Amino acid sequence: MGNKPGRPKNQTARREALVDAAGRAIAERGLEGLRIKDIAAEAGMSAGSVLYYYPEMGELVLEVHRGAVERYLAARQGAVDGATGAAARLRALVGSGLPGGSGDAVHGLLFELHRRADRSSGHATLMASLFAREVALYATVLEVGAAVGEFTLTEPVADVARNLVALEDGYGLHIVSRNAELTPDVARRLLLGYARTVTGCPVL
Amino acid sequence: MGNKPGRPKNQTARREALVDAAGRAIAERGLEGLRIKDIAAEAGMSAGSVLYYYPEMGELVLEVHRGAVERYLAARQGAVDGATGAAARLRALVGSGLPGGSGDAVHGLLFELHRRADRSSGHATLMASLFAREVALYATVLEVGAAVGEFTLTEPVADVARNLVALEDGYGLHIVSRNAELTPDVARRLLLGYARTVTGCPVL
DNA sequence: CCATTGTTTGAATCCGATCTCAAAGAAGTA
DNA sequence: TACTTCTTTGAGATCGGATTCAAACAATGG
Repeated sequence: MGNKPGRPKNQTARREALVDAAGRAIAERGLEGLRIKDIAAEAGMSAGSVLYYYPEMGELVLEVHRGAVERYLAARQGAVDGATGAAARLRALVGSGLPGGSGDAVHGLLFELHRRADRSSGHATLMASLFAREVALYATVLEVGAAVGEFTLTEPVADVARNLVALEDGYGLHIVSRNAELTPDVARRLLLGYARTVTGCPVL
Repeated sequence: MGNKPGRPKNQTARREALVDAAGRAIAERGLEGLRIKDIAAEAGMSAGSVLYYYPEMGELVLEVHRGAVERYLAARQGAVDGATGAAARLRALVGSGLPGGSGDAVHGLLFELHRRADRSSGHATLMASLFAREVALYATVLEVGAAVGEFTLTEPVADVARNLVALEDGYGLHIVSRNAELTPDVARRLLLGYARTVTGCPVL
């Protein structure tokens, strides 16, 4: 009855290793250049093992996307939590939402994965949920700031929050794409400029 | 001396047909799914001919990108020219900068091609130049509007223009990626909302 | 009409990557 | 230890697409 089968299944650990390896492979060579052998090499196992755990490559990529989204959101949440005061929290949020440069691994990976959204509904859902949760992050900071009196909003919070995330995405895209005019610093300045006018908070 | 060689070279026409066909193929199946045979079929010729004119596939794709950027900018310029009054021109510009839906062919193609920017400097240059020219378009409209007195800008024109383009890109990305919350209408409303606050022009 | 050069094609070939599978290995149980 | 089940591997088989190429074809100059 309570019989345990032969070998223990530590599939979860193995899968995690593969997702991790695939993430690195994608970041390096891009989705287009993703090869099973590369993932295997990156994970230190054979190509056959990759197929054993993920017969469908799309499933693995989707898992990578899920993980990247969660980690990214956690990092941003952490950035907010680490700051004190509405203005500082907003600055932290902006700072955590822009790529650090064209080589930024996290943003690069996310944009790469977002590419799948127009053809795979799984990726589309992830991308939409990421957007919604980022908006929620901004909305909270803005609302608290308004409640405390640090911010004076003239536009609906929901609108401002969405614009901030859209600005991040727009500028982020160009930064990752190596637009020389749009350095992270310039983008941050522009984003904070918008935040300033719309919150009426001069110290931003 | 002045001898003309045998057959006339109407390579240009042939190349244009191929660029056109490749554009359609990319729009349909995406860059990742781009196959020589598809381009050939789309252009009504054989696979060999494609190689004859474009031994290097990247060259063809770059040509597609060039064409798409030019046509897109021309269309936007046309949209501006077709409107009278600063506010109307700005609205026209915004309208021409957002995808009409997740199936928008032009924006879909452009975003698809922009993906190459992080690995191909040719595409990166094109993307950067597109951004700069879109900014210039907005800047002109804004400056004229300010000169005429329709707009009252509190921020530098260059900043506002860049933010508008970044918003377009950010929202455009999500629209093409089938984010259900971000319909073209919502995005336009948000963009115009920003334009209104920053120009002080209530009729936007 | 002949010669010359440009163009097109499709069949043969090559190439790289995925997929299949049988056999070996490892970890637990009885 | 014997047995069972899970896991891993690597060597082909297989697949799809790119590339080569020789031969056919077209247009023009002489």
